[in-house]
Amino acid sequence: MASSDTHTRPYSGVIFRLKNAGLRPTRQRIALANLLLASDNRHVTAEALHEEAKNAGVSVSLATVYNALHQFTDAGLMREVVVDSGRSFFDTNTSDHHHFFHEDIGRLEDIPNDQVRVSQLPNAPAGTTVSRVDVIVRVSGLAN
Amino acid sequence: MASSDTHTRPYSGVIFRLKNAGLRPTRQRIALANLLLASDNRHVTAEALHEEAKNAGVSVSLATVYNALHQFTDAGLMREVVVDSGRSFFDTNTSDHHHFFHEDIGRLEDIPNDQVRVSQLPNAPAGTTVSRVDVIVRVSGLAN
DNA sequence: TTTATACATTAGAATTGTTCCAGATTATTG
DNA sequence: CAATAATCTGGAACAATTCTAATGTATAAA
Repeated sequence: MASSDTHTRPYSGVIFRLKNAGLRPTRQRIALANLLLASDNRHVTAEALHEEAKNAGVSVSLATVYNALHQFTDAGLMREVVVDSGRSFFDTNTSDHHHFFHEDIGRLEDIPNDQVRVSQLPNAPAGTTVSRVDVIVRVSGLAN
Repeated sequence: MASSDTHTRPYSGVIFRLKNAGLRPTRQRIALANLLLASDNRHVTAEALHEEAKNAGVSVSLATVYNALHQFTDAGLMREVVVDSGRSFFDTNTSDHHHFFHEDIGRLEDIPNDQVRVSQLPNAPAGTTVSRVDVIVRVSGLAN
């Protein structure tokens, strides 16, 4: 998959997805989308993605990384997960699923869809509707 | 000051709890504990508690509020809940339970214990143990 | 194509929530 | 009370994020 498409129509999928989301396919957005949206399994912070882009030889400002992450999220291409005060993770998996959070290394990991079952939920408080249910399983290394 | 209780034994329960937790019952800790630990249903941010103390006529620095919240949490008198990037909530309910988070007003609310059932959980990743499972039901007002 | 324009990007400043610090204060113990 | 160890304090420092105003770029229209 990944590698065989890459030379034929390297950016076309991403360009299409961006346009489709109403986002101009700029150099920066294309590069970031290529880093991110190839996998549906990535969990990045803005700082980390900025670093990654730099290492990949792509010059993007941090502000643009933030903008892009929010735009991708608003467009439904990613979602934001908050587990740790003081920073946000952005997850390329937009399907219904939950997370492990490794407290000691600050890493987020998907829990396979069928491995969590929430069999009872409360009614939403009067006047509200549920926008999402997050289950976060916090784990830490044995050797602590 | 806080008028009529002040001479009977207004603070004794709190003083006992603080001592018990290995914390000196200072004026500041006693005041904060009285604001917080009377109810097992409070969800405060440091800033909000600081404000509340000020309004109650108690002079405490913000740094002390942070210190106290962390000390109370470490001592098991409260727990910290992260739902919103950029700030932490501290919850006076230390029993096993979950939360509603009202996204539009930034308020946290306990979900009664028996109203959430997580009937299946994954195994913790190799080399780790589960330290906590958080279920956060994010809700927002209908009128948005 | 060129051009006009609306949209994007940028670097750095500003903001926010939190932690750190060094000096002043206070609870405790003898 | 005095000694001491813990605590408190205001402000500086910090990290993550957002804002801003100047500059650059994709796009649609001519």
